[in-house]
Amino acid sequence: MRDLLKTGKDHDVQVDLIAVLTAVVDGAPSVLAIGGGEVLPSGPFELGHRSLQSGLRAWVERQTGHPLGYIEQLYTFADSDRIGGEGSDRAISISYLGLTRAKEPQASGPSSWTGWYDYFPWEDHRLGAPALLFEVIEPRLRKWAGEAKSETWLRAASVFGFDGHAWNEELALQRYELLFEAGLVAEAHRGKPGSESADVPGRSMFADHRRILATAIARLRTKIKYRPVVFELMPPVFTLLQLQRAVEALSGRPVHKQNFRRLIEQQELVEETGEMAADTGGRPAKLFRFRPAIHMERTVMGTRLPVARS
Amino acid sequence: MRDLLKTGKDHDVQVDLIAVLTAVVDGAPSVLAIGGGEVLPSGPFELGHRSLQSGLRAWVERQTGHPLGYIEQLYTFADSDRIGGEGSDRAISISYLGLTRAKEPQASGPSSWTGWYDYFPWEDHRLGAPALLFEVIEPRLRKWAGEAKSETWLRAASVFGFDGHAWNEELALQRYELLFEAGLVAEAHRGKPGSESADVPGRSMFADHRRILATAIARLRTKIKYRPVVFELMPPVFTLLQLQRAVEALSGRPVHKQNFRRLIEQQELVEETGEMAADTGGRPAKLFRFRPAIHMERTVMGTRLPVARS
DNA sequence: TTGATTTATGCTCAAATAAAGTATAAGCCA
DNA sequence: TGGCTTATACTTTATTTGAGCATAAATCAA
Repeated sequence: MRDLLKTGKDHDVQVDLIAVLTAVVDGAPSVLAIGGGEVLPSGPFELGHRSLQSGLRAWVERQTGHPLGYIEQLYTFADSDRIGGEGSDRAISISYLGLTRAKEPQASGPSSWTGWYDYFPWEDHRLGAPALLFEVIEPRLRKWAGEAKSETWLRAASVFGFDGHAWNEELALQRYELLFEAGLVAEAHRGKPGSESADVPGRSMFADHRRILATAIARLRTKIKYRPVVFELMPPVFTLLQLQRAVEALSGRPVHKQNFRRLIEQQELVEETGEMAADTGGRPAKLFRFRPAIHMERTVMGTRLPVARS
Repeated sequence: MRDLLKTGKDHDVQVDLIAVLTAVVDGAPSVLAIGGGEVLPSGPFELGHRSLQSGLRAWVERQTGHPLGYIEQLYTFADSDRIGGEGSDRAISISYLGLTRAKEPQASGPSSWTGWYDYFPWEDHRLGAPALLFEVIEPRLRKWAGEAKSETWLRAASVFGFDGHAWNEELALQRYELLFEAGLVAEAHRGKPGSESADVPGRSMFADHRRILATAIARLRTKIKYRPVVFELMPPVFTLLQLQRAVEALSGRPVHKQNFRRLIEQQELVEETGEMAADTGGRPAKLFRFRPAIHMERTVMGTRLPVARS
């Protein structure tokens, strides 16, 4: 039966594993990278690896010294799907999203935590829509898209929240891809001559790593609303405001404090430790911990967080 | 820079592509399979393939004669993650979910459409919870799980909706995996001697194909609620009841007719064609078509369908 | 010591959504 | 014609959101 499906072993390809490991460092959602913040940890899937996940763990720990906690698969690409070059050798990349608490302020060795919004400055709406969205991105996209009624511009407007459209933080990937299409990011004209001057602000990365990061951000922003994943990023005890700040960091938008607390408490996701946080700067806050019993159930059944839907 | 990431080409592995192609055939959500309904269409990713998706298209069309429409990636497994056998040769499977309108009543050749619920009879709650859930599955899981207060039983109860828990149609994968763990499906004791007699009703499939199908069902049931994917399964014009039946088929639960119509219409997903359907059996219904303009936007921005949340 | 400032927390209110049911219309068929 | 089926308009009620008011409890600077 198996033979019916496989015609031979002469088409084997190289398989790479890539990790987007995220933590919230001093209120900034950050990603662990090497090469000065340009390269995501990665390496080939090898014979010695017991599974994809254990292979990934081995590579990340070797390259960054950071242990991998919670991980989930993101997406699998074939190189020729993305690098563009037809004749590139056959390679496949399997990307993962990892969530952790940042160890050691800045890890030793060549790896470091870099804020998401260094790569995607237009994605941080915690203090309102960033100026560059309207001052830089909108005019350049408009110029690129042509007529104000064109399909292309309508897509850009709905994805970036122009022309009265609401901002939707989950569309991080579509926004990056649109900028790429428009030639407004460095990755779009690598090797080619051209007008880098038109690039929108934001650090670029090696190969398609910034795209993979955008995929991770979009996935996490979606997931945080219905699954209790934030807790993977939190210390064992925390105040509700700290929890709120983590949600805001990831979703990139502000949250109504009272409603946030109401939703969290009514779902019984957390319980009081009985201690108080002393250093909140104002009235001391109760400390909470995640309720492990609920954790199990909610991991399966879902949660709600008050991040606007449209 | 690339060298930093790759240590050599001596670890190449075989990559398989697997498709779960779904259509609604006479009201039954169905999957296209070969081998008499036991095997999902699949084949190795080859040098000649321009991309993963085009490779998949080639295999599915060769094996089934059916064209592939909308597809999205489901999950990537390494064989040793699943088949269990440690020493199995290195192979990776990339699975895809495809949605289409069924061509030709029963396609020629060795492929055929088989209803999802032949494989997962406990997943069809359109006419209420099936009897086998309480008469077969609950007692066997209870026996397997041990004490009524055990972690294991609590998990089973919450996933299957026992002990007053609500049924959640999105948990199709978790349910299958639990039955597998409990040894209640044929796949759990292949090659091993043992009590097949305890197996729960439902067709099994080759290798882990039934698990892949469960993954597809769960994904689709989640996605249908916030993205207009049902339309991929519909003919160009349809009545609202036909649309509702398709949603019910996929989600496996009944929908309140009036509320369904209200939600669909208020979102402007569809428009009247002006024609009426004559053969509805009762009062003739208006015919609708999907609004393509909205399609573009909704594909990005999302939709709502009235399938209960918990 | 006091008042400004900051954070925490309890509570209200109105708008928007969702869930369920009532009522009536318009075809078919025996 | 009456019974059955499906279509479609509307009402009712409960629940969930989004937003804001008010008060409490700390710090800090004058």
